[in-house]
This record gives sequence, C-alpha cells and structure tokens, in this order.
Amino acid sequence: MRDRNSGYGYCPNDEACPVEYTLDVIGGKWKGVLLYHLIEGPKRFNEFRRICPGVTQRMLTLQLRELEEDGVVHREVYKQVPPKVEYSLTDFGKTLIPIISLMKNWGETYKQSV
Amino acid sequence: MRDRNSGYGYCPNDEACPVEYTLDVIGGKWKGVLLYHLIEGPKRFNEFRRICPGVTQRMLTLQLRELEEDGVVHREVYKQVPPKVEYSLTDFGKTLIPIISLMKNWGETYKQSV
DNA sequence: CAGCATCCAAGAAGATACTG
DNA sequence: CAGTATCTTCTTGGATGCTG
Repeated sequence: MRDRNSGYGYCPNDEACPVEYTLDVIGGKWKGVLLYHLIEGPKRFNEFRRICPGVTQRMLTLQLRELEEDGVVHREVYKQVPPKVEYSLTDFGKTLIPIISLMKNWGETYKQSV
Repeated sequence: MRDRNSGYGYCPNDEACPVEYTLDVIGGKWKGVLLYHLIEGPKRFNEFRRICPGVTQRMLTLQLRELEEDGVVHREVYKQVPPKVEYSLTDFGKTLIPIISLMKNWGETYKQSV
C-alpha cells in the first residue's frame, strides 16, 4: 500500500492504475473513516479515539501521518500546554469528498444486504 | 480487511462504518483494478494476468474469490478442454460502477500532482 | 494531550513447484 | 488454461511503557 514506486511500475496499463492510485490514498485500514469524519470539520487526536474505539494509538498516528504525507490532511499544532493538535482536510483532501460520500451512501444502502 | 465481524464490532458509530464497509469490499490490493476492468466486460483469468503483470497468480485467485464471496463478481466455469473461466460483474457488483468511475477520474486527475 | 519507542505476534503476500 | 499447495519472507498491527 505504501510502495508507490514499485507498486505502480508493475502495471503498464494507464487506464487501470488511476483506480489503484486512489485506493492507495484512501484505502488504508482506517483512512476512510478518518476522512469521513474530517468532512464534518477538524478533529483532534483523542476525538478520533473516541469516535473509533477500535483504532489503536499507534495506528491512528500512522494513518494520519500517511494522509498528511499525501497532502490530504493538514496537521495544525497549537503551541500550548496541554498540547493541542488539530487535523483537517486540505484543499486537495476536499477533492476526495465526492468519493467518500459515494462510498458512504453505497455502504449504507448495501451493508445489510450481504 | 477480511475480519468483518471483529472489525466492525469496534466502531459503534453508525455514520462512519458505511465507508469502511465499502472499502472492505473494494479496498483489497487489486480489487479496484479488477473491478475497473470488469466494467468493460467479462474477463478470463489469464487476461487479468496480462493486463496487470504485477499481480501474482495466487493474489489474483484470492482477490477474485473474495469478490465472488461478496457477491460482486460472478465466476462462470465452462466445462470444456482446455478449461475456460469467465469473471463478470453481478448486478450487485454493477452498483459499484459509479464509485470505481469516480476513483478512476480522481486518480487520473491527481496522479501526477503528488 | 498527543504522541514516540520497542518488542512481538499475526497475517498478507511472494516464490516456486505441481495438477486436472 | 486456470488454478492449488507449500514454504518463506515481509509487512501490519497490537501491547506496553515512557515523554514534552
């Protein structure tokens, strides 16, 4: 999922790779949920932990860092005590909103049918 | 990605889970590409291997099996020699087309920008 | 509060060889 | 052609303890 270089060298087909590229950005184990919650507005670290009790501290950190690296999420550190860090969607990240919304709708519609 | 039972018990938030559920169906390493190619029409096993040289035989089998289990893909075995197996989207699978298309468009648009 | 470091277990994925 | 089986490697992820 992270081997952007090796992973996409394999597939010479220009029509196929965009889908895989998109999944590389949003397909992490928790990225979908995190992004979905960020649509509503900025969130703090422990806010995520409350919303999704299943995600560990470590995973939350890692997933947020990857989203940050991909330029999808902005990490704002407020220099104060106690520390406060806020995560929000970048403008680039906002371009993903239609996809996340569609996925949300699809999930809502078909979750019970499987 | 496969632990549908344990994975979703964790998250009590009904608004978040649909996204994760959708990703569980289409978020596998190769599922996006496979589904994308199936939009064009039915494909055979080795056809996929030609289109995506990066996917191993084993992975291709596993991913197709999971898509089949999820009712997204239909596997038609023609009883003949040499054997012929055709994979196609089910009606249920076709409901995913809008999502895949959006992901394709997004990937095409932003692939270079990262 | 928002993490990082370390260690360890479990699972995903690759390589290779073989089959109806 | 379309797989299966097995073995090994690599990556993910969880648990725990510590910090500015």
